[in-house]
Amino acid sequence: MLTLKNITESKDEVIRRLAKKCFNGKEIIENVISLDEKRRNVQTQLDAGLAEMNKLSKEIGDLFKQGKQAEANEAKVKTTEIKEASTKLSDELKTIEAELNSILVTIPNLPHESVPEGRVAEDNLVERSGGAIPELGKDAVPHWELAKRYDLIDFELGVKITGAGFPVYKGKGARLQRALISFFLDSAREAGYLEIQPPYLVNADSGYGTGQLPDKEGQMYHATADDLYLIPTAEVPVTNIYRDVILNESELPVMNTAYSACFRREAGSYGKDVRGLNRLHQFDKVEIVRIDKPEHSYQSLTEMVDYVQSLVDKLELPWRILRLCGGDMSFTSALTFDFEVYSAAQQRWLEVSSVSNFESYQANRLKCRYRKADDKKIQLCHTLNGSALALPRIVAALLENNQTPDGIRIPKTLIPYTGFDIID
RNA sequence: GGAGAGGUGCUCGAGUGGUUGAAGAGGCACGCCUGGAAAGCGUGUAUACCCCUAAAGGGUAUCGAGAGUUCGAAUCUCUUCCUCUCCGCCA
Repeated sequence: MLTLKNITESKDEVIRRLAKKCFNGKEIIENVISLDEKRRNVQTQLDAGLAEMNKLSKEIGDLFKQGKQAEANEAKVKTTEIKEASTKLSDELKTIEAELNSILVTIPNLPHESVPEGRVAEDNLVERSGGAIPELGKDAVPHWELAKRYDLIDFELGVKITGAGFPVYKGKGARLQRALISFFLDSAREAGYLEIQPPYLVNADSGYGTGQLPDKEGQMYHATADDLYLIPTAEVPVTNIYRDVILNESELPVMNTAYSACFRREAGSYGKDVRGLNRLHQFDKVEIVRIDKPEHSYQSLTEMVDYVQSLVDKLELPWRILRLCGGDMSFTSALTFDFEVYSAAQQRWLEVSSVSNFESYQANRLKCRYRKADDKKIQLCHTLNGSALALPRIVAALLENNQTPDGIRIPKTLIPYTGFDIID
């Protein structure tokens, strides 16, 4: 969430920038500011009362020690009044703070100045693109048919075992998954990221830390018996490593990578969007996460985007990078680049990665801070993450784009990992 | 799941009602000492919020979390979470 300091110190700018995210913040920001004034006022009064109490308590203690019982008892009477007032003020403070917090979590992050105006996906800017879109013959088929033809992925079997959106990968289909995961992790490590194997279940605190809770609770599978949540992305456990942590400036940027299975309930979805591998309840993804200092975070974002680009290039997939417009960005992001690869048989672009800088929005909730080297002051870190990459749609594009009469060709980079060069 | 022990600052560790934000030790930082280093000596070493702010300064809260008793709680009571040990189960 946004910091109170940011809101109160640059109210007009905050309102202006929120507008780009199609968020009318005028009224809500005014409300925050007046609540904050009230909060400070109440705390000042409360603190004064408590200070008086502490003073009196010490005096009473001294009086008892000196055996002056009568005077001590007299002083006790005075405390009752102060105590009552303090209790009232304290309750008031808690109410105000809770209200303030509940409002703050409804305000989205401010978009970066470079975010284009726009409301919907069509308003996103194509930043750049690469790779050649293959010319497939008339008999080209979508990946779900290829998966069946070569017995790579069994969607119906997944339905039997679990339900829709939980495919079973078999044979070369399973080996391709494993190859991609290894390739992505090895590449990330070579690029300087520390490999992490996180838990797949997280507690509620972690859910709040990265912002899945409370508003997006429905997106996550909830293991109610133990009150744990299945992770929708490795971002959640990996970023939460740094919850309530004060890093040294010299440790930044932190660069972590993790593979995990990801679980998403994805309530509203329909039609061709959900065919085959396009949208699943369980899928595999390698994530990259960075924690950085503010003045370097956009450099980090650029490096992350370039890194993801190197992956799709190595996989020989046609790709494009979108700079998301204000209206299409996620709630928490300040700047997001989406990667799409072209799925030649479906004749559509598929999102395979989303690389974002959250600036201090997520860090504020996480309380992830760092100590500056020069003046030792503590301030919020910036957090960033990106998929590098999500497997299902990469697999869809690989299968479709590389289909030939003889079988499905495996890109050169992947062959050492798969152990085969063609699926036939 | 059953039984027991325990959660204190960067770490270890003392502390069973009153100048304890917290002894002591270690670590770390800076300074002195040294030709250099070690040892030694000295100083410092939490976070959040509020007031005041140019700076300095002052206040409040925090000893897993929450509630209670009390003029006063790290210390007493209750609730809760977590960790460890033994048993059971088990990849």
